[in-house]
Amino acid sequence: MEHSKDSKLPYHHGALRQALLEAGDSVLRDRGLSGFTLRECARRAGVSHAAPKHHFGDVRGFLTEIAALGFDQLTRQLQTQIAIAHDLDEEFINTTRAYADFAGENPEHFRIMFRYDLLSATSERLAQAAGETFTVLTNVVLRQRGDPELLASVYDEKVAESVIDDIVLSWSHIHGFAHLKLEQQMSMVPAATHDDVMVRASRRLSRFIRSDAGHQDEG
Amino acid sequence: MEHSKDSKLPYHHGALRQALLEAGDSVLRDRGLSGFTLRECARRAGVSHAAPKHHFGDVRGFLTEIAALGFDQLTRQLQTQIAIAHDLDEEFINTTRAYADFAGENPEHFRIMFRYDLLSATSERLAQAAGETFTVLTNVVLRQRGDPELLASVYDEKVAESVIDDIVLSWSHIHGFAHLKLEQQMSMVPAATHDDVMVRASRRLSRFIRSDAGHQDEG
DNA sequence: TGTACATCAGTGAACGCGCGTTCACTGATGTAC
DNA sequence: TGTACATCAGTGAACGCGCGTTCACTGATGTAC
Repeated sequence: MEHSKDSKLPYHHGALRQALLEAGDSVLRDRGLSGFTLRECARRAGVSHAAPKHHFGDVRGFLTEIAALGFDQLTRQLQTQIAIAHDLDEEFINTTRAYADFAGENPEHFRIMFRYDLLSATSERLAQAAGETFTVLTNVVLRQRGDPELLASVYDEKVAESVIDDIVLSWSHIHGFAHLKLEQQMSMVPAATHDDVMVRASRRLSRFIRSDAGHQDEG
Repeated sequence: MEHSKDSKLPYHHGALRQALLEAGDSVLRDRGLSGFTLRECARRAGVSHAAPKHHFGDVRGFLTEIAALGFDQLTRQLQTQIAIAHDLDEEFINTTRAYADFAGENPEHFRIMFRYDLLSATSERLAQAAGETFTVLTNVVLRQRGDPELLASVYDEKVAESVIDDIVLSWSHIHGFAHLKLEQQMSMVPAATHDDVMVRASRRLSRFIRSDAGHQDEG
């Protein structure tokens, strides 16, 4: 792995996969999805343009891995903000904020993560990563309800219908807020007050879920 | 405008702008956004590839007009479903369903409408169209609250903070549900039951908004 | 009713560009014996 | 410890392709007088 002269690069990169992923991130950040090409990623990784083939196959495979890494990071950021909350109100608010912040700080990643048509539908890796984000969000809802948390993935455990309802209600809120804000659809409110509005909305919703936990369908 | 021989097309198209927009729709439908090019649209409209320049300038201008038409159609579909509702529960549910149905039936349009980075930020036409959709949604919320409806655009009238909160809560829910469903993120629930879940979630949310209208910030 | 002229919509050839893919190759690594 | 061989990662030239843009042009329309 070591090369004898500093001026001479080794024939094999050694960690090209990782280097390509970092190159991919940088391409997305300053050229966007439409500027994302295998050749540009290879160029930034300092490697010939045919090299990425060995690691990702095609653009779809590459993007799928990038989306999975995005979910990994979102999961970590959610967990961090959830961990420092002092009560259930704050936990729900922090979750919404962390989700929206992730979108705002990584707009192209966020967009790609939710572009089903661009990703590999059969990727086990992606399903796993997205599943973990979803499990974290589910546990936020379960704690609001006072229900026991999931130990495994939400896909391996059976949950009651009213839990599903609360998850959809919560995730729609969290995701919808982040997405609308990212795509500049909240221009009726000054940007400086977006967080205040979100805090009030999230607090009301979390309290409603707590007060209405185990609701019956009243038709 | 009439041409003397059936076998000979007139030099001027006569309604090329409209024809290009329809061609654009069809390109989006079967090639997606990444297959959307001025040349392909011109081809389908039966016109030389330089012709679209005269009508839309560049791709961004073209997409901006398509997005605006998408908002126009979404506004109409929302209005139709709102009009046939018998009560406030049903009105809110119909709104959520119409919004999600629009996304499901026009996935590429929906995606483009919420891709701020691809559209012309200065387009008066687009701002107008999106503003009308937003006004319709705002009036749904105002009716839930028992408040008088807006007569003009929401941008021209002053609304109370608690109204803003209810709008963000409602639109986030409506938009988040539609977007997550479109991008296949609701796989924890069988697709056949998505509507049932949405109905329960929307009904609960609309009742909550009605019961909590004019809420104070309880800190 | 006719003529002249400006304006506009659309043509079609040419341009340079960057893309993904293919292919024969080469350098490095690991393993069998 | 040494040798042979298979495998794999990366090279670099070549391919065909479709794109947006430019440009000199032409056909049609509308308006002034």
